[in-house]
Amino acid sequence: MPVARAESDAPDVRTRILGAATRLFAARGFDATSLSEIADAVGIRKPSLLYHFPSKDDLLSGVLDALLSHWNDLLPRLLSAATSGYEQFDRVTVELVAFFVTDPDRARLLFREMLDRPEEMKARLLSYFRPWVRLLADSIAKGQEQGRVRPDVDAEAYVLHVIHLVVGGIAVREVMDVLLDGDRFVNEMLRLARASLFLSPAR
Amino acid sequence: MPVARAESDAPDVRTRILGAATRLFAARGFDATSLSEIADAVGIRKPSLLYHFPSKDDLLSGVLDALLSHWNDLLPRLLSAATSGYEQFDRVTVELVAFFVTDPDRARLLFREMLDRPEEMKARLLSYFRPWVRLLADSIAKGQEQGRVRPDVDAEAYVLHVIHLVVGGIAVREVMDVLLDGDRFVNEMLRLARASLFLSPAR
DNA sequence: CCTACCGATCGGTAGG
DNA sequence: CCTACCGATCGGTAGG
Repeated sequence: MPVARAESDAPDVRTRILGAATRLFAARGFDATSLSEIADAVGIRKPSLLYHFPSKDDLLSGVLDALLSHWNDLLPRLLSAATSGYEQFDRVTVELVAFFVTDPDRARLLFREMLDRPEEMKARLLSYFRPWVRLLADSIAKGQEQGRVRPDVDAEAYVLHVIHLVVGGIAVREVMDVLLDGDRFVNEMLRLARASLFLSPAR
Repeated sequence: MPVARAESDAPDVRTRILGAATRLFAARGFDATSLSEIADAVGIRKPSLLYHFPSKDDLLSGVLDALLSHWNDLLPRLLSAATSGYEQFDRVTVELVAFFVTDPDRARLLFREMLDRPEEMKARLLSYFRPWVRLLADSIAKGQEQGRVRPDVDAEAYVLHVIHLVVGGIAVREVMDVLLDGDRFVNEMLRLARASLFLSPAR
């Protein structure tokens, strides 16, 4: 007996619009992308798109909400799963890299938003990301007390740099990779984050 | 007796156009900036602007050429001035930071180009920057032989990361600084570059 | 979800 | 360096 279902089930039109918009906004930028292009990618007409998202700005909000809500789910699970203090941070870094390597469009879109709408991103950073930055900075400070993290690390500034290292790095990876083969760029990114955080094991 | 002068002397119109275009392209992006806005900023009309730069694309080329030719002058002098091997690289990093901190618009513009026209930037990286990246990577390798640079550094990948760390970092500095006071972001940027390159002094 | 259409703005040209 | 103007394309609406 088939389960009852109201109206939608397959890859929802609204979801397909968000996907196409994410891809095109990331590649060309918000202003350089027309609603017709997005509609074409989905296989509908522009006025149909505007039925689902009343304006281009509403569409951008939808795209950004989808991106950030993913982190809203992932981050708390990550932080509670990691038990020890300073290792917490390394796990988050690895997961951050994995998240954006899987879908570089997200990195490019986030970076574009920082450039295009700095005031909105500042507000988001203050209200949404600040608690997480504080939490991660605290776990780094704990590592410093235990003598396993370099004492000269500015914990909060370091966290912001790692976010930039990963988001910005993945955003421009394709360009940088013309001079490098394989995963050298991503591997060096992780080495850089770790080497500048932890004290050398011996020497 | 006043010196003879042909036609221009004061802040040249062409130069003022390039300045206004740099500022606006950096802040809003190429597509989101209209020729009228640039002309207004200079105090002339759009067709007059198009007399100096026949098309919007020509204007962008002019802006990028001016930016890169500045480096064309600065970099060789820097490299020949620095005598010792691995310290060369640290000097270039400090100078790179100074260059972009003075004028963050250049950083934002360069980063936007990497996002908007990746193929063109790849070509530029291959033909123009590759020799410098090689040279810097060699001086890092020399430091590794002398035992003063960490042996696990991937020299070429590291150089590209430092370029990104500085260019991208300065580009988003304004946003990141809402959570930090003073020069903490820039200071931590330099610490990160150094700590991930050099071996710890003692321990 | 569509066709048909709107005013505004874009990059660029004519002509002086 | 200007006024006047061009065709194309934009985001968005009317109406079904």
